Amino acid sequence: MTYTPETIEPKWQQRWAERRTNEPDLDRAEKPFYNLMMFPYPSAEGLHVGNFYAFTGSDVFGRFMRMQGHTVFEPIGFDAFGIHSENFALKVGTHPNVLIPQNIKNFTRQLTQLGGMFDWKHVLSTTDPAYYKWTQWLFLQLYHAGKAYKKKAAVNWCPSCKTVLANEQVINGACERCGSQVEQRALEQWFFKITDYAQRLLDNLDDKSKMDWSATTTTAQRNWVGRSSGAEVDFAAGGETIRVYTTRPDTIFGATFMVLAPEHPLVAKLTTPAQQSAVAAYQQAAAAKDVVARKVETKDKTGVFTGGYATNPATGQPIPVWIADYVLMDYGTGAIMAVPAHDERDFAFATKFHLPILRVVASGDETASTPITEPSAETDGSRLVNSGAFDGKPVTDGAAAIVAWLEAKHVAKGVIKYRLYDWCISRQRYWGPPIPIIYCDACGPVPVPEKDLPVLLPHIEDFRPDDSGISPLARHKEWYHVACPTCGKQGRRETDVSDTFLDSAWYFYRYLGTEFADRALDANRVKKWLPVPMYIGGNEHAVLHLLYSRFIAMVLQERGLVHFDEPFRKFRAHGLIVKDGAKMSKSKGNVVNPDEYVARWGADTLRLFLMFLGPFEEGGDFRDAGLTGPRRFLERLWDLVGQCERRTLSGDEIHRDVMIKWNATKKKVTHDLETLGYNTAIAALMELLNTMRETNCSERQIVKDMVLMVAPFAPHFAEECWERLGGQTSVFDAKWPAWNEGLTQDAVVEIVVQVNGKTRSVIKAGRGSQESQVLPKAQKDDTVRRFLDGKEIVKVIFVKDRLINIVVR
RNA sequence: GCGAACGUGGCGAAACUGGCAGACGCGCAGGACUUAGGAUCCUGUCCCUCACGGGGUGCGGGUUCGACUCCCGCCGUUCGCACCA
Repeated sequence: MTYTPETIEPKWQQRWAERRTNEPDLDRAEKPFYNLMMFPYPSAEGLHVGNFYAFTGSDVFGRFMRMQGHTVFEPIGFDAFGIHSENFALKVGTHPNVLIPQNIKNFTRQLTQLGGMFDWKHVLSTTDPAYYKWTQWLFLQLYHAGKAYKKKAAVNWCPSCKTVLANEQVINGACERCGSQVEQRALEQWFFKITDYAQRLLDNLDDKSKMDWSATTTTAQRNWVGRSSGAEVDFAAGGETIRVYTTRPDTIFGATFMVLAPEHPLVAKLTTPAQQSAVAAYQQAAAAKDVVARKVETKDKTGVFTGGYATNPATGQPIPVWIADYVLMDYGTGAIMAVPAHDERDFAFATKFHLPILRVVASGDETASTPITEPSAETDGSRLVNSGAFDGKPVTDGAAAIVAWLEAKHVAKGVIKYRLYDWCISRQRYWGPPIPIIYCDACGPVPVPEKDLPVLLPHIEDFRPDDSGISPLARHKEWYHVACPTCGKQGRRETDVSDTFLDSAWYFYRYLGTEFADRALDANRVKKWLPVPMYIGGNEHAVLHLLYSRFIAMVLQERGLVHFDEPFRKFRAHGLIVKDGAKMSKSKGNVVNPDEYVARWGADTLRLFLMFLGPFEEGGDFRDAGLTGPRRFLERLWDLVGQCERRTLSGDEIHRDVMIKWNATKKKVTHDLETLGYNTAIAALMELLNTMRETNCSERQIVKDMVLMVAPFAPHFAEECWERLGGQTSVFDAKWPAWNEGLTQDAVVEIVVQVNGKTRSVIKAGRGSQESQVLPKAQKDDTVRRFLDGKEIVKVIFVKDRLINIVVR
């Protein structure tokens, strides 16, 4: 009988569905384990091999946990709203209402073929009114918590996608989706106050009891929140006060000029008549440049003198006030004190415009008068100079002393700042959940009552956005005209929809209660299953999605809806699958579609191959040639199952080497699966198979264990083998093999014998032998003797069960 | 520019807290079985050397009886962030 995945795989997929193998009882599970993977965006191209890789890696873990005796809930769904889908719909000229169901159907087919342990009973799509009803409800939760507000804001506008982008969606000044240069526009937008949680979002990252995340991810989050501590200092300028933020208050004596952002409100007041036209021209030029150009275009400094002066509160000296676009209005206070001696940008500016540069920090043999040739921001081991009473103080102490001194004079206070911005969730687009707000001339903005949810997204044909900057929904009076829920007068619906990231910030709650039409999340199930013990997904979401989900959990906790503030106890990012060293992308035409590989090799072989490619958290290069190895392995194991002994041999009948290998493999595979070391787990299974073949062993118990251990990787294959071996239930309801610790190592070990650190021989000795037993044996070894001959033994290093190193002279 | 990760055969990669470098797999070479082989099985496969032996984990140094592993300095690749005061 030969191995035929093309018949075996559909057979088991059908059985799993019929027998509801993968649909745990969410209310009665005793050892619940929520195995979460990031749900896909159902693109028209279908699942690519990178998705396949990610889902397989997560599925292997889920299946392993199940065999360990947990009741595993492994849901899947579709993140189907958003610009991505909408843009594709626009491109092909088909309505997303038509397109998305087709894509979901295709994805469902592919996900089924992959053999994932998905609970299809709880599948969801964010575009389903039964889902987004609760996304709207979530918006209202934030609204009632005072965490949602509206403001007119300069926003990133993508002229090609015709929508507002979050700062996070602007990459180097370009739209992350289409690559167009982003412009600045002022629009009324809904924001979530994520900044209220900045410190908590940081603190929890260090709380091991709440979060076990890989360091790269936590670092990315930490950088994103961007905490800095410094001081706000007031500089008097005429009758006005210019407030600056600085992280280096210790250098204030070196502040020889000030720079304001061109948009700074005080610019007009400070500008002297003589400078007016120059300043106005500069402001205009800066406004014309979009946010991005200012940030990216060039690091060459430009600027204009306002003609005004401010007083340095430390020195009492007047210093000129300039404007320049390297100072950004939206960070700090939009104004800086410039310390050219110790800041690279200020130095460049001062050099270009011939402004004074005064050293206030010296290190090593530098003195107060050592000229500055390049700016230095060194603090360690440096001391203050040219700083009045603070001269000679180490910089670190000096900072605190200077802040205290300025605070006493009421011109400064220590502050903590974060780079994190509030989350703009408004989108002037069609393909998203309408934001559930009604504007009433009499009552102002009124939240849609919960009983009126969902606010259905109407089917409109003209969903194309235009340059007006308003949502396509704003062209449909029949939809947005609605009675005010409070006073009954004619009101107007909010015509913006919400950001896709809001859909995905809470989907893992909804999985647990898709069958409930009357509540977003079910309290008992939330209590039982959450927080998520293992979340696996892509690093591209290391910042945004994960940060937003964390924020939402914090708000839900405060609302008393959940019992935790960190939704993902453990997060692991899988690596990236590349093709010929390059990232797969449509434009490069190197996207690998898994379908043809499933058809040719079977899903199990593809799964095994992908997991064997390299460390799961590092990804790898997809090469067709590699599939033969895993396929051969399955075929050989298949044959072994066929040749398997009828009876179970007693321990004594099994070859000692096989016995050891068998137990050692069980231990290693178990450990490797726990730590996502899939590639080495597979290698260990291959080794065991090789040992079996070399020793002509087909012992039933061992073969059974091999089938069990390969099951997470090759589920259909394992089910079929298990059935051939007489298994009555699903192999995934069988118990994960246990091992005998005493038999994982041989009683006789090989000990390396070195002379002066070079390996000369290997001798056998009983496990646990002492140096006194091993040394004489080593000295008797022929080869070793040659190297010891006529030499004096200076020292012997003995590492138990491993090595003996004889140092001679 | 800043931050992080990484650098091991022809290729993907192993190597637990410093202890036989190259497990496992691909590929390649030779052989067996075959009308045939792009199927299967067996053997070999880091480099130099007939051998004894020597060299070898990006490059240069250091610590150590012993370094892929730790430390210092370069070079290179990848990924984040990027005028954040």
